[in-house]
Amino acid sequence: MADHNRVVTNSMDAMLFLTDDQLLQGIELMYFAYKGFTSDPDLILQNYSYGRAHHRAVHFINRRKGLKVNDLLDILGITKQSLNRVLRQLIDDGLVESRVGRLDKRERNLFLTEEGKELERQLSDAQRKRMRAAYRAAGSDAVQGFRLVLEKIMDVETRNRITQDKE
Amino acid sequence: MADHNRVVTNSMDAMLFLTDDQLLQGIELMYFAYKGFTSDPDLILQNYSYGRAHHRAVHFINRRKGLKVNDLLDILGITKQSLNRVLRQLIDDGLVESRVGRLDKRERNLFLTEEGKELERQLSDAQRKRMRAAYRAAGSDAVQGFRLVLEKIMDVETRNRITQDKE
DNA sequence: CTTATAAAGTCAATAATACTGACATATATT
DNA sequence: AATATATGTCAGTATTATTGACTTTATAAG
Repeated sequence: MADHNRVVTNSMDAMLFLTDDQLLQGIELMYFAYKGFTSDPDLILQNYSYGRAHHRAVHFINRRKGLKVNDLLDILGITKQSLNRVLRQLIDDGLVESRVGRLDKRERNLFLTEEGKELERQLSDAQRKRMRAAYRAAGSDAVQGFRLVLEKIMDVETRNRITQDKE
Repeated sequence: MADHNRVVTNSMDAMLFLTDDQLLQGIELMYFAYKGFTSDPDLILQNYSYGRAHHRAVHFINRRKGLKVNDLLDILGITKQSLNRVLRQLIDDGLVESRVGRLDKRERNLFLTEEGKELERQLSDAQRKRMRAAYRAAGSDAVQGFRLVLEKIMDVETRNRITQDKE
């Protein structure tokens, strides 16, 4: 009795999951999952008087050790001025080290100090714990689907930038 | 040569996807996907001088028509004062109607006006379009996994609150 | 060598979203 | 009548972001 609400397609497969309501449910799931996803780090960051911006900086400096300031700006998609405050704090607090580039001395390569690594570890431990539990509960097939859909949701440019780094 | 980096478990299944690196990749995927996920609505909201807070309010008022202010506060997990500014604007701008409760006159039931529905439609059309494309590209098995993992990532209380509403 | 470009950093002003604390109003409950 | 609940509001503050203007240092181009 809700046939008028369904999307008409040639594919039976598509009909199974392309109703507007199921799409809206997926949208809400993203919202609530992302909220849970950030909640554990947020608690830890409070102890340092840091915010999510610091978390993101620390995360990507750890993942791409020695990356340039411009690289980090590209990844985060924020302005130089926005990053500056956060990066300044992290450097002043001794969590991040900014080394003059070897080849091009205008560039600055960013690294975590031991103290920075310790914060990174705390944050990613909490986040990994949640992810691990979710992965375990959902099973490996589900995880594959999870990853695939997330990749497709991203902007194409973002996906290209991320996946090219894996090769 | 990276055996020391693997989690030791009894289950072969678990070993396939519980390495720290794969977990970190999942974390990054969440970050980038969420960014893409919010980018289309963000553009539309600029035309209204609204932000994500307005989007969320409009979304949930549409999804749970007639919900009380307190319900919305619970769902969003923000303070009354934070919501007030956003809700005030939406009501003053004629996108949301606040009706005095029938049974309990202290309560206010929230509804979208025609204008509010129009904004909601614009926002969710954009977001659904992206989700639909991702779902199509990933396939229905992947979508099932996607949804399952997201549910497991959420806080348990959130999951209970959301899933109970479906019954 | 001089000029132009590039990478990084900084200062100032502004905006959106959140917070805490205090308090007001109307309605319900005890 | 006293208390509790639902909503709304005022004031002050914090975080993260923005735009615009400008400086310093270093490399590249003429």
